[in-house]
Amino acid sequence: MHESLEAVNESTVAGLGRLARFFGFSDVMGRLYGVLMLHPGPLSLDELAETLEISKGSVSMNMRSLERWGMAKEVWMRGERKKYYAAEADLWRVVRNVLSGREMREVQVAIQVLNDSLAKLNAADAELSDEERALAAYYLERITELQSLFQFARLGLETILGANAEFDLEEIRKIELG
Amino acid sequence: MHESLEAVNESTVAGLGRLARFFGFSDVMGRLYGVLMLHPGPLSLDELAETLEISKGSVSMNMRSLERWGMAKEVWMRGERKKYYAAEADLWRVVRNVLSGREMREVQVAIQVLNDSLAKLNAADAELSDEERALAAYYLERITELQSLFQFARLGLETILGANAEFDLEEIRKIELG
DNA sequence: CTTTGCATTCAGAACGTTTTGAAAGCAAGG
DNA sequence: CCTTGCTTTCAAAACGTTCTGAATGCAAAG
Repeated sequence: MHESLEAVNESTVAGLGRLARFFGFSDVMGRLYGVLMLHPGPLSLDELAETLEISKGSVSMNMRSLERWGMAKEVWMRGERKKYYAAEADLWRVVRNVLSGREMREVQVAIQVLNDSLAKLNAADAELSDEERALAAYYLERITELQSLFQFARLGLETILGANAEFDLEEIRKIELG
Repeated sequence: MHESLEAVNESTVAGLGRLARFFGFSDVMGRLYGVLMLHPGPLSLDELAETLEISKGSVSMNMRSLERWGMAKEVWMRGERKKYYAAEADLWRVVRNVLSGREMREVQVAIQVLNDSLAKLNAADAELSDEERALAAYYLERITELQSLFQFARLGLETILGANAEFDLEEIRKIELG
């Protein structure tokens, strides 16, 4: 195997590990995805463990996570008793899976909690002393600002995730290069 | 202090801690920001330590981080020897600080690394066997896809961070409610 | 120049997370 | 229904991160 191919493979795998970490996944998940992504045809758990020099146990668990996140798929090889995996090739789908399954959920929860807080403050108004009422007004202001931020985030996520928003990555690349 | 005010304060502070964690900061940073944000007027390190029931050492270090990220500012109180802090009130600025200082950097580095990889593959082409050349072509395809994704991310970040893009959070809130 | 009151630093402790490898589980083939 | 070969699970260990509190640093006041 040519040295440059190995170098490129290694830096890409390492980079995806770093990226995974950055997004709150485990390093290993990213590296596994990287190895699969740069391999034409599926790989068995053993091969993955050997390539990354980690235990089979770790590969098994992390591949499960990758599968749950829709980043890898099991591939049935007839005549083989081993389990084979392939990377989900559609990067755009991978991103959507993560954004809709995690970031979106987080944002929704936050908005809900803030709404509850605002309701609670309004409900308590009658029972408050003057001093407390002033503080309540202050809280209301700040929490409303927070809410606006999350609603902005939701708007952004919805735009990216929206059924209509079928971005064409190839087009973007051309625009940026031009 | 009315029970509802305390409840709202607590859940907001906890929520910001959670959010900080989600974004790769320490839990304590988020909670400190929360306490400051919901307090009219600045707080001393001692007060912060007491409120969150953590050591002064931890407060000192985490407040430094908050300051570096432009999430809190030191406030000089004349006649006082203590250090006082206030939360950066402009949430939009906080978001921009984080996105431009961290996410943007990460994206830039990724694009750079991928570019290097593409260049390396092209440079090696002449030295490759037929089999290696086929693999190189495969790598090229995949890495180009990755690059498109990062370029899309950069486009999004630039839009949000761009000098022109002066979003008005209050407007967004109204749109969402309407 | 000394005292005083705070902030900062940092080594060690506590804590949480990830990895490993051995044992258990499971399914295909004989 | 047993054997075989692979996957999965899980407890213990390794590792990394964060927190604490005592020691140190620093600057203002006397």
